[in-house]
Amino acid sequence: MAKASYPFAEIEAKWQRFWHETGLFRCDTSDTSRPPYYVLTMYPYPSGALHMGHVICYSIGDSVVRYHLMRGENVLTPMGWDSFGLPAENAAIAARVPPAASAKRNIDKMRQQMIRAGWGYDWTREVACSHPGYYKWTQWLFLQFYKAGLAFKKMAPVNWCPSCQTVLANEQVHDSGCERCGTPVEQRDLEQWFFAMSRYAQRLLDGHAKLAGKWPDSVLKMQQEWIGRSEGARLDFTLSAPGTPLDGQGMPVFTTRPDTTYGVTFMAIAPEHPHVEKLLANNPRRAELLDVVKRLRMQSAIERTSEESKKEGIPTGHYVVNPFDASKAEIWVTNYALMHYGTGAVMGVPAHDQRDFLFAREYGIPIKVVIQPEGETLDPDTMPAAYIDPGVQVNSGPFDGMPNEEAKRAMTQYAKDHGVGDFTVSYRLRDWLLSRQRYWGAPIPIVYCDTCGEVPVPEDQLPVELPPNVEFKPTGESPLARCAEFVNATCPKCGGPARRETDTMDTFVDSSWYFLRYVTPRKDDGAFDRALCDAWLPVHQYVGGHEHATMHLIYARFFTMVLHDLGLLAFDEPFERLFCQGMVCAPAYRADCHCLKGTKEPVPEEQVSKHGDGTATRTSDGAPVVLDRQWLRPAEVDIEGLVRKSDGWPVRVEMAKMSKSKFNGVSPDELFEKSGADAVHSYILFVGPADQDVVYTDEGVIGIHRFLNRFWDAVTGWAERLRDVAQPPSAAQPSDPDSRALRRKAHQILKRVTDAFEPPFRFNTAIAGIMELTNELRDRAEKAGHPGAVKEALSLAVQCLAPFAPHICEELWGRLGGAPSIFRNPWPTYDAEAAKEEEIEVPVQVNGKLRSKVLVPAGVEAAALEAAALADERVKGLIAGKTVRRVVVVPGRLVNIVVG
RNA sequence: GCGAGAGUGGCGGAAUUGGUAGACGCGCAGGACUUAGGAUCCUGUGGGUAACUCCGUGCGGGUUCGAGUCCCGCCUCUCGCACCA
Repeated sequence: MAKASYPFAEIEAKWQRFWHETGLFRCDTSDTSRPPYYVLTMYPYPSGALHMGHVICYSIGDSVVRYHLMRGENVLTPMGWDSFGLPAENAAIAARVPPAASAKRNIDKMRQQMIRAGWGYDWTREVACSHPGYYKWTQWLFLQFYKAGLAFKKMAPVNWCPSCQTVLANEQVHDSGCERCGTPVEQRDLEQWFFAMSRYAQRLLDGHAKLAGKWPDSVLKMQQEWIGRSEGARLDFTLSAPGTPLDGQGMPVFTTRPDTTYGVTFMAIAPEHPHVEKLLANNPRRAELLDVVKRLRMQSAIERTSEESKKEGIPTGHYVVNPFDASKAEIWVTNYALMHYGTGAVMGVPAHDQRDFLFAREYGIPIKVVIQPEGETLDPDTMPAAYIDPGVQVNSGPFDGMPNEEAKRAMTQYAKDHGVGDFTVSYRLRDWLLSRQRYWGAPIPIVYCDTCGEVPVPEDQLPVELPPNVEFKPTGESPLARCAEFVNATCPKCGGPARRETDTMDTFVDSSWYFLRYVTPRKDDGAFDRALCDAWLPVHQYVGGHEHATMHLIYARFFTMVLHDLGLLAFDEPFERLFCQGMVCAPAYRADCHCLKGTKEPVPEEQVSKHGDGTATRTSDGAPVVLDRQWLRPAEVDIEGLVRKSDGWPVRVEMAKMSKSKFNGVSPDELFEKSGADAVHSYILFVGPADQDVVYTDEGVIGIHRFLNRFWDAVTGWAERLRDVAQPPSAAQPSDPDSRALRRKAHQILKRVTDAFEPPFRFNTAIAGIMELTNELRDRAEKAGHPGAVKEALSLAVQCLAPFAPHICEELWGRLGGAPSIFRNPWPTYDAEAAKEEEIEVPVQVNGKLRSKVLVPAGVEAAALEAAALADERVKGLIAGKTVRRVVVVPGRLVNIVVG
């Protein structure tokens, strides 16, 4: 008879119902009889469909949850929805469905998928950040920040996405483009809301000490770079700008190279620098120069990457005075000085900074060498590049002859002593721009009154609710601004007419505290319960993607620190341990073909004329042609010949993260249908280390499905026979070798699986081990003389597999006579004695090359092992007639005989 | 350019951290069975060779009795950051 698959659909439905009805994952946070364990997986954006990225993240989380349940811990395993945000609003604009309605529909759908997937969550704790019962507290938290002076409005040059019609945080700009739509970001001066995150730069850095070894190094490194601490000096130059109000004022700079201060030959300031206008006020070429400045400002984001560090600037005709030697240096407005770092003014030292060097060469600015390398003399006229390595001070007044490393300190000290500078630290981390000119987010709870000015909404008037009916066209202004009933308010202070703030908060604000809300999700007299949070957090294990290294994971840490400092929490790091899963990749097919510009009409390669300047035209009529990169559906590709079926043009294959636009995704639902949730979970954890990218293949899932079938057959085949058999007490070792071998393997694998749950998680080798144990059962169970040993091996195999393939194991556990739920039964105890090898095969090398193997009892003495090796027939033949120079014996490992 | 990580069979990946390279799975080949299934069950499977054996962890050196693992110098790929003074 053709062998049927085990009835996974039936079993999975049965146990999902059972877990739900018995409340397996419901957490009683007041139960202190068991140690708390909080497992958190990053809550998803409710796009409407699970993808494989969710599957890997939530399967990891689920395995950890189940393992810790088996360890007898009180496990908190919540799930919720990051349901505010631009995609929902854009969908609303396109489909004319209110975001709240589409969010609800998507959430309902994804919740069903998650339940079908069998992941264990405490659904009584579900939260959605777009629910007024949630964002009321997001607003409350904003007010706490506001009261503490950590939330404020300021005018600043900001990143503006012209397509999304909103500002973006620094963290949300990638490759000078909008993180969501890729549109090049523009710089605009706007008054916006910020959190004072830069004040926490050092704290965020210091906190890493606590996280070392518990968070992936890569994430800590990325954060460290993002925070960008650099030590240096503030030096106070003085403005010499006769005829302007600035004359005689100070102009401080930040530098990491105070040792080069005598080499300053110009001063570079950012085009956004507040002094620019004043410095040009009396300039005869004022209008012309201001135009250039304007252009430089526009450049900053867009052309920077394309024009690979082309230095540009204009002279202002004014000067600064060097605090060390009173020399004068002209002030230039340049595109490479950044307003948001340091002071926006950079001392130009062309001899010892490559950027300054390029700029100086471009504009004929003098170069002055102040550091000479050992045994060499730099010539300012001929040096091909800035000299940035160590050397000795020259042309540096009293510091001549001093090694420059020493001069850094000495010169800063000098500046400090003379009141013209100090030691200082600069950070790259900027304040968090949190306002968005969009509808679908938590309204910022502020009103503006003509008499009282900016007034926070009183806490008892929260939430400031989103009005349900607004026009959703993006105009650069929040849709809320056109909603009169929302905008018009009364001033909480004077009762007079006032206008509401119409910007909403970045969704990262919502996700910066959701882990606190889960502990008391329905609490209506506070955002969170301090005592319970102190008991349950920091989150014991957090699981999510790397992509949040410098966004969510910094923001959440910042929030937690602030709440700690405000006396609202006892802890200051939100996540004790972090695991970042890899991406799920699959082959994607790409055709690079020439198309008529503005259309998708392909032009055959031989009809394309390419011109030297990168443009191309169609040979026949000179119509412009552009290179178009198209991702193809697998059905469009002849995989064998790797050409596009329609026209036979070559196609490239590329491993890429699954995505809709690349047509290389698979639907988790379909996989659950075909192979079962257990097979999908186990597959995704088996295919490779969970923190590395995995390449998905159908065959792999089928392979695991086959394994689960074999596993099912192995256990059910014995279940009846062994129903009433007791397991052997570990002290009484069975006498027959097969029974002993089974016990040995079973306990070895138990250890391996147990260890796999210690970070870094190694689920792939754990599952491989369970396969080995299953193979061992196949080979030995029938021969084993001790039914107790067989039963023990089967039980251990089922328990070890349970965190990865929970449904099938729950069923098999019952069939072996265990009481449900398997997850309420304690994790088995490892028996080191049973796991010990009895005999081992020791390799014997002659001159480092493997020549033979000897079988010896485990734990054999070095001398006996050496004797056994030398007595080996093959070895004897190889060393006959030669001098044995040395014998290296590593007990239990190998013997190496060195002959000469 | 800077920072991090990775290069092992036809493929995904193992290897107790200096000690039998290729666990486990996929794929492939042969066989058994068949109610034709994404079957199942045996057997084999790094490469060369008839064989003894030899060669094999990106490349070139080195340390060592012994190197995938450590050191030096390269190459390639991936991911971050990218005029940060």
